[in-house]
Amino acid sequence: MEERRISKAVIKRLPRYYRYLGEMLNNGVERISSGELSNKMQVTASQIRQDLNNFGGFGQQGYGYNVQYLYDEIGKILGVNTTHPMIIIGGGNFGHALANYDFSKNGFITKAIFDIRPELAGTSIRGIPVLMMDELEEFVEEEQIEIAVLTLPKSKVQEAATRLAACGIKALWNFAHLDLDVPKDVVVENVHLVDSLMQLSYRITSYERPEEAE
Amino acid sequence: MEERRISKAVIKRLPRYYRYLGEMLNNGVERISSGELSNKMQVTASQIRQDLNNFGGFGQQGYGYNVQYLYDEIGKILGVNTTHPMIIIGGGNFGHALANYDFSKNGFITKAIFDIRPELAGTSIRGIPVLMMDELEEFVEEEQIEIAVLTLPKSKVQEAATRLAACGIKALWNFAHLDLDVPKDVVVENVHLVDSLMQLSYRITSYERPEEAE
DNA sequence: TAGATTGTTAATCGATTAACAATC
DNA sequence: TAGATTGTTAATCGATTAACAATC
Repeated sequence: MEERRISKAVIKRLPRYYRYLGEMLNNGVERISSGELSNKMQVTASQIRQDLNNFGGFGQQGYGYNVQYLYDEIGKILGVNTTHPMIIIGGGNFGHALANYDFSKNGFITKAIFDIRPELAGTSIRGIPVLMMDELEEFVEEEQIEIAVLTLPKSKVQEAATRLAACGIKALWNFAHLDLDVPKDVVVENVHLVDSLMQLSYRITSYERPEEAE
Repeated sequence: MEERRISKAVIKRLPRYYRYLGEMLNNGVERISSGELSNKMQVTASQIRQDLNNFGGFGQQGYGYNVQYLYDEIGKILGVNTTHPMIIIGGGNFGHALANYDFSKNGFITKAIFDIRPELAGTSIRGIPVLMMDELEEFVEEEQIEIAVLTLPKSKVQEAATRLAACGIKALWNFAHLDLDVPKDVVVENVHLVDSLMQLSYRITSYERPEEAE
């Protein structure tokens, strides 16, 4: 009940902490202070401590943080300590590439790929079956799918999102360049590649302001 | 010289404005007020006006904004009014998918895909030639490539980034799950898919804080 | 114990929102 | 002109950084 709302800025930094801690673990590092981590990651030690203390006191005065413990706790915060059944909607280039990428190390298990092209029925990618869209609702419910990855054409994605929301999906990972309209209990995380590329473009561009109208 | 530094938060919103304005143009909308745009986009009218006024006064009191003009100006700010020669480094699933995606509408022209697998030499994707990595430097310089898309394995991406920086690339669009170390005049825009998925995961997870040590 | 480093409060900085005079 | 809506200043809110007492 005393739960503060954690800001988006904090959440965005957690996966990066997690990655750095994972690398340290691999290198056999046992403890780390906020100061050392600060140097490695180019963020302030103060920010690291503030961020972590949103969730609990994971360190020890005079010692710092135990890498394994902190790694595990951040994993729990991010929910990557449990498995998340996932499906990919849209078996085009992007859906295909994502199906081939193995997210299972972090608990994301791709259970099926959905498409509308009949010629893909019965095929599979990396052992993941390609199913037809008319099997969607039944599959989501039976397999208790939590996450749907949306890699459909812009024109078809809203309909798919609505269907998924209706059969109880928890989250949509949306790769279509479009803002989805779904009930507010469905989480939407957007990957807008074009937006990302435009931000890059901005940074290599020098804009000349138009002449003032006199 | 009176140039203020524009914050990242503002830049991040520009592509979204651009997208909404583009849709309005397609729908034949000629003018829009910050208030109307605010409703459509779910941001405050005040924020829209502040954001735009970082770059100039694009509107007119009592009238609002001309959609075409504002669209064009934001396009210039983002640098999507000119062409940006681009290459993809790494012809795996992801590189392949990105090669098939057409970013040319916004000025990003994929000139080549680079790989190390000899069997891919001489092949092409959507008319884009696959070249070998030993041709990299010459190609970048001759074709005046501005942007390199990095879709290589984690273990190889830093070396490629260093080579690209050395031959004058302006920006790296990095899909590898790794922070790159490059000279500070080279722009790096990261697409960390795993981080994005973890942020999604966070939002469907409820973390239980560990028991306080007594 | 002395030294180190956290957890946490206070200070600062920056971004968002509100308000309104300027002006089309 | 009257009404609408911007551009911009001021107020608020939130996030980051600094400081330091608590404590291992």
